[in-house]
Amino acid sequence: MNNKELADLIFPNAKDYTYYESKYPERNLPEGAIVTRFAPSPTGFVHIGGIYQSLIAKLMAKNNGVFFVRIEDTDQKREVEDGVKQIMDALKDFDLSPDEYIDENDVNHGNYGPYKQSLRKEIYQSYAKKFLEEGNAYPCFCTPEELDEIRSNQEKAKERTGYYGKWTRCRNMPIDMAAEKIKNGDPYIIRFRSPGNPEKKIKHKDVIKGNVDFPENDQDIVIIKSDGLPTYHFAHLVDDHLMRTNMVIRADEWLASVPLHLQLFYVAGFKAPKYAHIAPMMKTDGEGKRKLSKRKDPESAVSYYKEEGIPKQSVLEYLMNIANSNFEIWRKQNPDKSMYDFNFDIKKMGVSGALFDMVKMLDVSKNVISKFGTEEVYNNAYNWAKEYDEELKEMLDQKEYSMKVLGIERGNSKPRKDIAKWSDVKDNIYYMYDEKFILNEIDYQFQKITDSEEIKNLVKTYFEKYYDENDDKQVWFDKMKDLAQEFGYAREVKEFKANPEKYPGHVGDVSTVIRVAMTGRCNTPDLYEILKVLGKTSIERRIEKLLNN
RNA sequence: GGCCCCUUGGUCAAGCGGUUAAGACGCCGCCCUCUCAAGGCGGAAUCAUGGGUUCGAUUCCCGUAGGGGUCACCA
Repeated sequence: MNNKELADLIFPNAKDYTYYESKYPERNLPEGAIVTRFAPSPTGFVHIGGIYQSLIAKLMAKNNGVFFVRIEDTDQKREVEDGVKQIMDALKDFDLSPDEYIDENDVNHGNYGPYKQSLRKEIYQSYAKKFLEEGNAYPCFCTPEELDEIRSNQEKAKERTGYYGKWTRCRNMPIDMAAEKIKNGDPYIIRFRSPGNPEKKIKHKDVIKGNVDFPENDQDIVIIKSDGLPTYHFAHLVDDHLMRTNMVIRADEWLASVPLHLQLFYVAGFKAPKYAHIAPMMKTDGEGKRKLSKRKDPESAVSYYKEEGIPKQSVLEYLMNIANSNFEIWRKQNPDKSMYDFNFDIKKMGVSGALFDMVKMLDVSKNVISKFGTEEVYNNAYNWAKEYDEELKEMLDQKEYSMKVLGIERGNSKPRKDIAKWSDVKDNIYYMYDEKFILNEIDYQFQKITDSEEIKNLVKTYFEKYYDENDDKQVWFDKMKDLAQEFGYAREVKEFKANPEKYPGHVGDVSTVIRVAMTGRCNTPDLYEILKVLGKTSIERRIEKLLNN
């Protein structure tokens, strides 16, 4: 018996691989166009790193290229019910929808599918058959116990672990014996017959990491598992060849498999793609650091951002900062351009993992939100509240009033930057709502002037004698000074600072009394605007509440 | 442990043999007709370590230390 006959025995019905070669021809794209992909497993958890990778992929494919998603579900044990939907929804949420993909109903969009590995079983078998025929693969009958035994022998002998060279048991099994076992029904898997010699080095130039040299691979890795599905390595070879990927962008935990992958492409006679290995996002852990972890770090899940109400633009912009640190400078110069106009350079990506900095992200987010118009802020906050905060939703249901509240100091050249996430909104504005302010206990946070008679007199005098909602800002402020003067406080802060012994305080201290009386807190946006928005009725109710306190 | 990669302020980082070693976040101070958020100005704070090479090393080479990745019928 020869290799061809053995291949026929193992895969009697597999089509010749040339069928697929012509079915999925080279893509007809302009020179230099990048075909790349995001290849997640549907495990039910979408990691922020996946969004990061997809963003990079989308950026790379933006000039006539293709960005597709391929679902890697060859590990059926880890698969989750609506895993595919979760992935596609997350990409959509971040405006990273791929050009080609498979939807949750297994409908393929694109000519190079199926874009889901469990649907490609026959394709893998055709290529495994090719490997078998050419003597580049062989059936292996070793049991898990035998494999364990090999490993422990290797450990005892202090040699590299794995299935390679002299440690293999089935690599050199006579074909007839293998055929006999198969006919007997003995369980087996298919292994790659590696031609590598680890004494020799291979040179690899990674798009991100630069020159990395490795010893040649000599591991006879499994290519088809006992369930008939391929391992990652073999699926990568077949899929990325057939889908005509020319740049593989993936997490750098794969870097160590490059020698294997290059060897697989070489043995198959296919052109290998370029590889770009992205450093993971890290998190400090005690003394050291580690990758952002699904289990320990809530911010590793894309759902976290939605729940916290951090806008997608903020997340994306922050990720851009990590990817190319000069993005920040560009953004400052081009505040209104799309981030896809930025001249992204994948070669400038960091080679080692950056610590994920939530403080910085929130700062980015404040800037992003400060560019939103009032309506946009309102809509976003409202949509978030509908899902996550009933109380805020009730407040925002008063749309006309809420728009006024959210519009305070917004839409001008120096907009407020006090919202980093929609979950900040409630705390920022709740005191503007009578039903929150009047009906609840208030902890008036008076500062310098604390005598309650003085406070009541100031408030009464101010609203009876000075305040007029029709005043413009300058008049309003002059009146505040008049009030200060009437009560013996300095009209100007500077004046007070020059002669602190002459006055009990200054205008600022007086306006603080009014501010606290009206809002319960000592820090708020512009008091003038707040009083306008509050309106006469509301002000009166608040005065009453204070006087009776 | 083997193999591979990395090491500039608290963090993200420019830099690519000669620089007062950018910038951003954070922190501190001052300024801005009232308090904040901002904004403006200023400040503290960095080249892991030991050897080379060189007229000169943050930059090039070697060692050391520290960190990370990887060694499955998981991806």
